[in-house]
Amino acid sequence: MARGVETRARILSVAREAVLWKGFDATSIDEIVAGAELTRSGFFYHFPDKNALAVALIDQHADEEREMLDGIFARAAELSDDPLQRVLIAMKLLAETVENVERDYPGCIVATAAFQDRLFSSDVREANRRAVAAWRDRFIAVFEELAESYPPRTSVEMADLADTVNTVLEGGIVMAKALGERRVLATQVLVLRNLLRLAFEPPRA
Amino acid sequence: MARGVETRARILSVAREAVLWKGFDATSIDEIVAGAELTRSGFFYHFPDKNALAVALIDQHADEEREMLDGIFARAAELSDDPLQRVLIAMKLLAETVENVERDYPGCIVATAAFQDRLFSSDVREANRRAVAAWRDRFIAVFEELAESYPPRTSVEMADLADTVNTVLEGGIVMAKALGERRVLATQVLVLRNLLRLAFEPPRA
DNA sequence: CAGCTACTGGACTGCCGGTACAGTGAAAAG
DNA sequence: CTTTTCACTGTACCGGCAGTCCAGTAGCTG
Repeated sequence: MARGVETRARILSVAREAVLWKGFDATSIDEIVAGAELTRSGFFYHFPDKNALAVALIDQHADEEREMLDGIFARAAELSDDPLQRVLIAMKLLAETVENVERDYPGCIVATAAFQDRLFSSDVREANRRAVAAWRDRFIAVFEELAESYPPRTSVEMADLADTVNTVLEGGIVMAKALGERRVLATQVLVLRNLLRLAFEPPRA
Repeated sequence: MARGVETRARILSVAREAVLWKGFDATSIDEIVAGAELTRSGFFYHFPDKNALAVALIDQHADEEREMLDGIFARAAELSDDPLQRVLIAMKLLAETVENVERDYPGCIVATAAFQDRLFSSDVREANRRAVAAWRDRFIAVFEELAESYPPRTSVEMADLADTVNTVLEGGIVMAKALGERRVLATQVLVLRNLLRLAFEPPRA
């Protein structure tokens, strides 16, 4: 890795850790540069300001989440050919994943940014919007495919249902943080899984 | 109203407005005292520090939400005697309420506090926990009563389902903020309403 | 050897939360 | 009618923070 690229990655890694634990504005640049072993000037060489750091963190986070979802859906496809079973398996895997991930990282970059957004430039808000919209599109495709074989038993737009997945994840993180009960997040994903089953599973003949 | 009480209320009112729009730490004390027409010293006479302001805001917010829920459930009880219909009416009223409230206030004090909690003292976290727990208890009672007449069609704890209501509200706010689409919140409440109907409505004979 | 990249180091500005403390007008208590 | 208390004002100060400016420099590259 080239000299500059490696330093930039080190900054992002240290910043990511701190931001997920403490929130964005509780993380000072001084603290980041201490962890990444460089100077304040060095930081501002790589990022014009803290907004640029936020955008880089959001983009990186979105990439990692996309890969995580790729993995989950690939595994679900291996385990079943049935569209409904695939979704239910994917939701179970998602619950397990957040259970493990959130043990280490109690925060979520997207929500953190959303609740401090007046602090941020429009670049940051736009990066955040893109990250959420990517999840929405992903789940729209999944639910529309599902609805072809399993017509939903209630009148609901697949786009809104796609948003529900994201809503439960973000809301679950808020709840877990507010209550100080980490498992709330995984539990809520499983509740959603049960409700989705009811929404698509045909009545027993 | 006594002199001091009126000033304190004015501070809370100005602070509330600013915090809901911009987040807690983007709201400076200078700005609050300017809006409330007093001095910095006057502010610190009423609140020892910003944490105390946060606690007061959370408590006030929790009271208002409790009254809102009282109103919704009272109205639902007027409109139907059937437990399931009451819940469905209440969810509809809730969706309408958030639609209107969130037109003016894009934020939620609870979530705002949850995402900046490393900045706050344990007092603030505790106030936040109490506020969320109050909602949970409220909806546990509602769903347990409902389950007596309408046994749920899926295995789910009423406590977890109670949390789901809160989860969808908090998550909906995050989504609405992140996407810049206000109506997402009300839409998600209505999606949850549909899913709850499926979870409790008996199959047509 | 020249020039570019990737920094270091230090001085500086302005905003913010918070502290300290002396003074003061109005109202309630004696 | 005086004294005390409440509810502040005004001013000065501190340390931490983001961000700016700029001069210097080590190392790699053509």
